[in-house]
Amino acid sequence: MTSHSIKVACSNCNMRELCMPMGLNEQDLQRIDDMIGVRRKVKRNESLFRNGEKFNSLYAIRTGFFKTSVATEDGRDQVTGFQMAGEIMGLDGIVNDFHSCDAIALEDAEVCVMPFDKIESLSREVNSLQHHVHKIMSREIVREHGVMLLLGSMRAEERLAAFLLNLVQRLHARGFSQTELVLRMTREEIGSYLGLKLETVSRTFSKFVEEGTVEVKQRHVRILNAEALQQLVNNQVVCH
Amino acid sequence: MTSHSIKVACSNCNMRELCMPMGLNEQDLQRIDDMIGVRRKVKRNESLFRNGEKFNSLYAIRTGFFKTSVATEDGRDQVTGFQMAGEIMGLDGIVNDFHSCDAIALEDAEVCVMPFDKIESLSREVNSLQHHVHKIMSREIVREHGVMLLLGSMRAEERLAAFLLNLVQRLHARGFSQTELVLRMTREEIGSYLGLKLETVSRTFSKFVEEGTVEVKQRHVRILNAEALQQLVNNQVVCH
DNA sequence: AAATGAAATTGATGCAAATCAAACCAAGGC
DNA sequence: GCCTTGGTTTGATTTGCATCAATTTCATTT
Repeated sequence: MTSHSIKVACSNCNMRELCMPMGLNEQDLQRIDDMIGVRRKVKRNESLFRNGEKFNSLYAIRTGFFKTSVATEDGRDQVTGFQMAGEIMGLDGIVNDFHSCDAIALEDAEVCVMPFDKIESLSREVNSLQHHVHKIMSREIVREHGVMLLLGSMRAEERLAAFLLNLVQRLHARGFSQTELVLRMTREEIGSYLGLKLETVSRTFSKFVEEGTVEVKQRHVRILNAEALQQLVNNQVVCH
Repeated sequence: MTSHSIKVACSNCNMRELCMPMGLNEQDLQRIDDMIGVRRKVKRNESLFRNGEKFNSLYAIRTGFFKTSVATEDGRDQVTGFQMAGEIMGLDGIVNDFHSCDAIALEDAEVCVMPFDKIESLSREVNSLQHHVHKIMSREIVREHGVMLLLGSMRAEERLAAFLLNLVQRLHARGFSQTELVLRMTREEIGSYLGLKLETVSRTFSKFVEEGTVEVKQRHVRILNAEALQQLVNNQVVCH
């Protein structure tokens, strides 16, 4: 074990508490290191995979930020999610052996490539990995339920508030500030995710600023009153 | 093997081509019979499981029709899907060991109860079952992508058209008519699923009737021009 | 057959977000 | 320095759907 052998290894990845090896013990962790094929770098605006491409692997984000989106034949598209370090992408490809959405890097990124056949064979032997994979997929299903609730029954303000709170909460879990964040996506991409037009997103930001709920300077956002955002999401009247 | 032993058995279930045993060979099929714990009957308007209840099992629908829905603290709720014979419910419960949505029978129903720990242990031994479980979860993720696209970027007419085509296609796969269907849910439930108010759903039905696209008599719907519905979904101009 | 109630339809009006349009801003490139 | 470009903000107007409200239809019960 020489120093140059710092190869791909979950054991010394700083995302190990949030990513694939979450909750695995020492020896199981060794084994999933073997599962990681290679790392792959993806430049900003380039795709990790695209709709229609053959499915082979799941991807764990090491660094960087992604969006996933689906499209109709007639060119409309819908951002289905934003993914950050430690999160898993590619689950959509399992059903039909082809990806059914695009995954685009919103900033230079690096992912761990995990060939799915290896995941399956290994999770037959490592119970905790098997259950973890199931949990990851279930979590994605539950997350999407939340998005459906948002898209189906919330007003613009509520949607944006929910979006900001969700982002900042996930960033906080990764050691970032609870109140400050830099948006990696454009107003248009936020709008697509939230079922709004970019102008509406911009106006809603401005409204939050007027009310003193947040500070916005381009893509830099500082949350001044998380409470107020939370009350918006819960549809409660804010008294001031 | 006496005649009275026609117990719970996938081998002689007429949903076996669409349900859990799909694609399994003879001997593997025997094994998943053991996995099915019991059957359970659920009366119309009663719940199979509810938000907050302990998660133990997945459920395969034998007969009947369900809706699943999520709710916010403030009482708004969103129908996340309608499920029919051969489809699997309960995947939401895996992440947190508690269900995060309600599953309500829209007509008297019967489900096969599949304890999840048994599914996991068996799918460690039966590769095809393991992969099938993964596909079922992935399919649900992809389905929800479609709903997000619908909720995020389609107009009322397009949503209802997509909804009808999806329903009739799934019914057709189960041997029912391609053109005729009986809605098991109210206008309000359709509206909740599609992010519309019940009045809008009703008006949109009426519009389709005016245009001669469908025939509607309460919950009985006959599709007269599936092509037109498809063109609506694809946002193409219909020439007549 | 009449009475009741849940669900569905239809009409009139209001409003939140989309659309159209213009101006503005920051970051690079020449 | 100026110009270009992609992204953002703001204003004026339109529109699709929600809301409010009144009937109508159908299924059940009495």
